[in-house]
Amino acid sequence: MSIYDTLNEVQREAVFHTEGPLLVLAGAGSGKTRVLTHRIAYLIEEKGVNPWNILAITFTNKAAGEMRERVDKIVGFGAESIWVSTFHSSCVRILRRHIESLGYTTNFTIYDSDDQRTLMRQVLKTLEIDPKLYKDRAMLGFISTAKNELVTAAEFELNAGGDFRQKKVAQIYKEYQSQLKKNNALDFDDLIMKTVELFQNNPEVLDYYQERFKYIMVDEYQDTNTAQFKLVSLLAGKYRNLCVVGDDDQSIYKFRGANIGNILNFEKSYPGASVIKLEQNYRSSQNILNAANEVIRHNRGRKSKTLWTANEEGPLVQYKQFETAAEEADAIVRDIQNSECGYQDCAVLYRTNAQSRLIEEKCLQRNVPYRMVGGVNFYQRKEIKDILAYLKTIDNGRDDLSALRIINVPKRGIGGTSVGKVQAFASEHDFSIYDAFCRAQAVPGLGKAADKILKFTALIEDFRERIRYEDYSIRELIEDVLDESGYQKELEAEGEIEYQTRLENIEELINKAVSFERDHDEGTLSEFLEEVALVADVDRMDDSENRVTLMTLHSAKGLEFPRVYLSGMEDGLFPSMMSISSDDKEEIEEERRLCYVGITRAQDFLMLTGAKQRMINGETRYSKTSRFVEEIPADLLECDKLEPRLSPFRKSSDFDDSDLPWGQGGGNARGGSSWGGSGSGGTGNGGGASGGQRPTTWGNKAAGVSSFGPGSNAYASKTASPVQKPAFGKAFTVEKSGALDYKEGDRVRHVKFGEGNVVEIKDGGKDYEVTVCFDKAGIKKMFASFAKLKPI
DNA sequence: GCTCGGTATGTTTTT
DNA sequence: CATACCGAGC
Repeated sequence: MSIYDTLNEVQREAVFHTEGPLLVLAGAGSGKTRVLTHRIAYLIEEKGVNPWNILAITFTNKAAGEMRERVDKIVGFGAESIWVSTFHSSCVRILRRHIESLGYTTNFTIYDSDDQRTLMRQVLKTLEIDPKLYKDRAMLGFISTAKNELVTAAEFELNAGGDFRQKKVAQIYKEYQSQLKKNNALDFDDLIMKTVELFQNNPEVLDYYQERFKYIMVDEYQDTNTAQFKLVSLLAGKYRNLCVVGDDDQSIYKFRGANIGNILNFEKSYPGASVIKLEQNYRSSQNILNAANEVIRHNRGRKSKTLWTANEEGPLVQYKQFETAAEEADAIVRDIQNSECGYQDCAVLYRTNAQSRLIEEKCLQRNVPYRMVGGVNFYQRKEIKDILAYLKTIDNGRDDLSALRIINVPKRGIGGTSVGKVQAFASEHDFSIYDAFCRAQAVPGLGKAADKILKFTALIEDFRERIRYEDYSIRELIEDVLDESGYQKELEAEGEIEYQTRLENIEELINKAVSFERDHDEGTLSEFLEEVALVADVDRMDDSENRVTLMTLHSAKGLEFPRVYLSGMEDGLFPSMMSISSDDKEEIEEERRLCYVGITRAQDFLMLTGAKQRMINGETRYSKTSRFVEEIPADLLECDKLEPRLSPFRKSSDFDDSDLPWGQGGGNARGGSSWGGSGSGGTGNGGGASGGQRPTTWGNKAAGVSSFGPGSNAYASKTASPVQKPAFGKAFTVEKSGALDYKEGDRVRHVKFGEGNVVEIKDGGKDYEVTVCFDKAGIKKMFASFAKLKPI
């Protein structure tokens, strides 16, 4: 019996087809990752292909990591020399070796969207263009689209013809590009485009990689854009052993330049290509899959295929409409609490990030631990960006943006006027900003500021000196930067709670650095920064902890959950207003595919929800049920309007409804303690908790993968509730700390609530129950193992 | 040079 | 609703 016997017939066919171009149309949940990994194993073990000659490309680092892991398991020998990575990191890897031929140096910086905006504003300023007429984001949009289509600034200008505005945009593109180059920086789109450029200008480099990657596999092929298509074509141009896997029905990144034609026309681009369809779904119940098929059936222009499953029928898909979005959110959270599933088995999906706020709020109110993917990226938080700007400046003296960001952070008394003078000086002499800082003495009219600036550059130079020593770790560097720059001091002055949160975030960055250095023996600072620049939110999602997952439909692609809630099923929201009013009907089809992706994330249970009214942009919007819901035939849907009072979900344990419009208090099954999770006014009185305090109080708003749980007392409910059900053997266990290092009457510090006095400690069997009176946050009860209280 | 408060402004989705 | 930018006052 070989490993290939576990595959179905079609999957096996795809695995055994190793030579020449191959398109695998893999429906949702049809085991495409299995096919890819087994195919790699087959190439190596049965076909004698050198692992070194294999390249597998995915879209997210998480997907790459998963694939790597699975490949390592089934490939006995040489798995580590297979390239398994994303488009972006593959390109970075190649560019780090060869970019000098394009006029950059190998320690180039990667700009994220924030950096891009900052740079764009600067571009508009230098060109003296009115930013009201030419919006930075719109301009970046044009440029991104152009780069995805491999259109250079010069070509853009040619295409503009006599169009005044287009000519202006071309000018902006050109200037933007030259400033990037001056900063030795690339934006995301450049990574792909420059690699293509590199290959086109240097046949010998291309030849090297063609020889190297004799076998190429691309996952999620439906989401490739023109630049990525070109890149793959170039690499596969010599041996044509290209296997692409994708599902045209799951193409949801058109707005990012994805060209669905890449997959639809694969056979045209690669004459003689074989096509294999994977149509058996192993993931979802029949009812869920049927609903998905019905929805997607309404799209035209797709490759015909019908997904089927041998799984059991399962419960009907549910649809519930609520009066308000708040009721919707509340019902979802309550339903999760009352389900048989562990929290980690549940996901709440939504169209826009803004919708997460209400769900978050309800989770906090009801003590349901969650993890939010998306929103504001971890690496976009102020303190993280500040530290990274230090690291970037130390690493790459040409990155003006970073230097400008930190020149006066923490405050050094170097204001805009002085910086302006330096900038003028720099551009006049063609220095980088940092180099100009170093020559502050020569800058006219600086006065006392010059000394302050030189102090700053001395600090940076000192760090540059230090990183030359081998045993000086990035961790030490970050800690020293924090300390010696005075950054930490300034944070401390910001106030207790703010300080704690920010410091925690920085600590997370340090952890990241530590694990980076553990994994990479010779890891350089540049490599660390690049890894950091390329991680997306989904990449950071670890599923180890028992939390509900909150994320956008886009981030959910590629994932699966036993229990899925698709919220905000309203016309105007999903499908979005933009797509409805657009005369391009492709747009609504893309939304429909997104809906299809959402439905097919669910394994056993799926609930669609919507609200009649919802606050959007400060004003209440009324909408009717999403057309996508209407597209599901009635016999597949258990459809009802939920009347809150009669909710079948409701259980006595959940009566804590003082915050709801129809609130009626009711028995509190938790024995009269509020468990403080929500509201500043938590005074340990049963129904009275929930001051409606906003989640932002916990500093989670700006979180990339934000979550709460250990470290905040809100984790408790499921374990504490007397009506707790066994959660599928995955019950969340609490570890009782052996002994506490504080006692009643002691003063302690909590990461979020600040300082306070311990009022009471009770041994609750599994864990200690600690009551603390915080100076600012009031009285809170919490489990010792989660609260992480520190004596002071 | 810095901080605060006012007003104007804008919205999918993300590697 | 929430951020971003600008000008007044310290």
